[in-house]
Amino acid sequence: MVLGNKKTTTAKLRSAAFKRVRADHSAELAGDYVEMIADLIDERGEARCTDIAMRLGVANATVVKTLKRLTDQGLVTQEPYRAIFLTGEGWKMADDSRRKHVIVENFLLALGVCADTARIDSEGIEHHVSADTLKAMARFVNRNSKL
Amino acid sequence: MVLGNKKTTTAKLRSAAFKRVRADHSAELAGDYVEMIADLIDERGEARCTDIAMRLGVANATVVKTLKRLTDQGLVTQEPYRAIFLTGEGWKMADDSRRKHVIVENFLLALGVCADTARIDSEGIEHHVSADTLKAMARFVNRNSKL
DNA sequence: CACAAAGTTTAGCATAGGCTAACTTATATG
DNA sequence: CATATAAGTTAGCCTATGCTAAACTTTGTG
Repeated sequence: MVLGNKKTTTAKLRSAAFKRVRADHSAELAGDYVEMIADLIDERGEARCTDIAMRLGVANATVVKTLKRLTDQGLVTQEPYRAIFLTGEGWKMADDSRRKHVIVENFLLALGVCADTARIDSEGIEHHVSADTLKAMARFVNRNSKL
Repeated sequence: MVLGNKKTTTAKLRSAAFKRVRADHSAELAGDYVEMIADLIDERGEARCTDIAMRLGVANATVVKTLKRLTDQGLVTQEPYRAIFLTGEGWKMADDSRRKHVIVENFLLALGVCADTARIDSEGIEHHVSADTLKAMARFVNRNSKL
């Protein structure tokens, strides 16, 4: 069954990419939330439900439900009718996310994409960029945008 | 309410990015499926459920269910217990998807990312790349990889 | 040609992530 | 300080995407 095994191996390699994409998607929302909460805290001292809902463009109830999941995951803390805070874990993820976001966005700008597009595309791309690719992007930014 | 309006406008601009990401996600699966079906037809003359399931790394039943949706959307045709085909619309989407995929993957390679990573990351990134960014990537590939 | 293996479909379940409508709590102002 | 408005919550609904287990077709082989 040599050919059979080869086929299986190829299939596994192939499917790995899709598995990664699906995993990225589950992590994605959490990343967006904590990043946004961190931004709101930095900008105005606290993060409220309504602000998150507005910025994400979803209904308030959706935010409430998602925050419950994030609380269960240990990323966020909150008390009823009060503002939202990040746990240590949450801050770590938020900082990671922001760092990545900045690199991707600057990279797109350095590549010659216009500011609006860079902002929009980076939002989608940032969650699918591996450490290697991120490094390559950072390298490119350093070489190409400081002249 | 000048300030109020400004705030609203900013929020709308901001939320637009997230709305695009959510829209991309719904389109994403369809793109992956038709692209894969097209590849299978080209490679071996027909696309079977099982092959799709293997390559995507999901269960057979999941593929069946998704194909039903794609059939409803007019991208795919199939008869019970038979191979799967693409409609004209389906081919169009598949070709678009493949074109995009190739550009993104070659772009990552040109950027200096290793082959495995390029293959994996391109799978996630391709669905979040706007026409503008794609153009910039193609430009970069043309300048940097043919020497 | 009968039957086993391989492939396909159905049924039923779970979770994530959206929504609206109705309700509760907090707050700001007359 | 009473109450209207703003903010947060709950309940209940929907769709998309996954899964497993069981049933059904097709096909290749003895």
